[in-house]
Amino acid sequence: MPTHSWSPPPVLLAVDLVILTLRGGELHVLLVERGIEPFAGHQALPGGFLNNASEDIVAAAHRELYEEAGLDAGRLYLEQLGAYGAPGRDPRGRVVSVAYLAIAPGLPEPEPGTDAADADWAPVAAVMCGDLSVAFDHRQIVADGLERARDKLERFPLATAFCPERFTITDLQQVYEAVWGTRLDARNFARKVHALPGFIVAEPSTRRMTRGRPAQLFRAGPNTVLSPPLARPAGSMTHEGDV
Amino acid sequence: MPTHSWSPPPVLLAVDLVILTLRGGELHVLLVERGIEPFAGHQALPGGFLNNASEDIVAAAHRELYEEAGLDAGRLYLEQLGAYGAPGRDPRGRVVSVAYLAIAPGLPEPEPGTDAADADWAPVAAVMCGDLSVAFDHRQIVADGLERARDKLERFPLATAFCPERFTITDLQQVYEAVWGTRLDARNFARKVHALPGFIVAEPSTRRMTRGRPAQLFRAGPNTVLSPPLARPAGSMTHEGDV
DNA sequence: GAAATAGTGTCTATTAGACACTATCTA
DNA sequence: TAGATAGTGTCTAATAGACACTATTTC
Repeated sequence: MPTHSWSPPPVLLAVDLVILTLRGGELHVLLVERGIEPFAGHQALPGGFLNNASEDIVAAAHRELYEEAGLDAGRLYLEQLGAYGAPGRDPRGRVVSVAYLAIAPGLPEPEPGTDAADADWAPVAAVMCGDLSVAFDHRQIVADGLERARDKLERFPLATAFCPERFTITDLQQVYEAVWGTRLDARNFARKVHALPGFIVAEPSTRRMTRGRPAQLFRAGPNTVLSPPLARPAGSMTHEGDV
Repeated sequence: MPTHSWSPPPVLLAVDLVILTLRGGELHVLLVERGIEPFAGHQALPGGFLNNASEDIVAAAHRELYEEAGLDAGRLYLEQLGAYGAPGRDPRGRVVSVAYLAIAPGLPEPEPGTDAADADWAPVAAVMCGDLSVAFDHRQIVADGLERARDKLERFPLATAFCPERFTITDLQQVYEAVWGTRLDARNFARKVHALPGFIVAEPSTRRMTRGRPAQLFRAGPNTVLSPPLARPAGSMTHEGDV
């Protein structure tokens, strides 16, 4: 029972970003090489402390997104994953980090000349299987971000956030295949995607490939929810709940 | 750009609990009457500050659950909803609250003699429509908790957490109807629930009603995921993502 | 015309939703 | 036996998944 003069313990608040993108048909996450202790020289998610006591948390996430990845919050999807604050997670003291999931269209390389000592895309699979180790509890955060992305892909037009402004049906299908780790039938996929009202809208233009028939271009439609959901095949299921 | 001697601003960390239960076929949330400023005398979610700098956040949630609602973490479902930390949300300073969703089986009354000046179940609908006002940003937190519960009900055996250890099919159906705010066909519901492997398992016993045929009792099965999901009718859809 | 990619149509098996009756108990 | 609740079966429409061909481009 707290005494009359008791006051709550202060903590330090940080943000961390799981920035997912698609490169060469494979899902990648942005990692930076830490310049300072702890874990100097190790790979970690981009992020950092709140700048000042009145900075909004999601604003801090946008700031770090820009500072460490050079990404502007234009067509970007950004959503809170949750708070990570286990007592021993940061040797500097009690640090609680609010993690955000960000989805970026396929980008050639992260911007140079930024805060981080080095920033590069890493295959999500390498982080998840442990081939690539990351600082703090960031592996868990990546796992949660991946799971969130997989879930939301079914019911929300999240997949278009992985694509450039104008994209083809095949581009979109590759997003689903990469995130879910499955193969989809192109005919059934196109049928369902076209049937979903407000998911994608056709552009007047087409995209020419080096070979083959040019593809119709689309852009993201106005709807914010996919109904009925695009069910993923019953293989790629996981669970993240705790009882 | 931070200077060399810059140090991050400290914040105060709190937990808040959205404790949902079912009373008389209606979804209720536990509210307490605040004993201290700010918002003294107003209704609010149970919660409070971290006890000390080394207390785990989810442990603090469990502690508050017990202190303010007398609920032990037995068959209880508890899951993090997210962090709420808008700069102006608490007049005492920069307070970041980590919200948790808890699901409790139908209970007669909250335990008396606890920390809160008064604790009582309030209909979720009254909070959501504004008939009952709550302190801080707690209305938003309740909304997010409700939405999370609605979503998870489809794919996870969450509904059993609303029920006592042994329950009937009708009990279970009423959970879905109350949380989704829809009516379901009892025949189709029973068929689907029975077909889902590991969702519910039959007990040898039955429950006698004051009138009518006794009902078969079940308990929660071993499975942690419902496949295929129990789709809710296409009416009760909402969106909580931000782009 | 050969190679590559885009785009579409059909058939079938499964599933979801509407629907009504029988069973078992109490008063 | 009347009232109340539990429990089940069938028909039909919609959906999902398997599957193959035509169309348009470059070289």
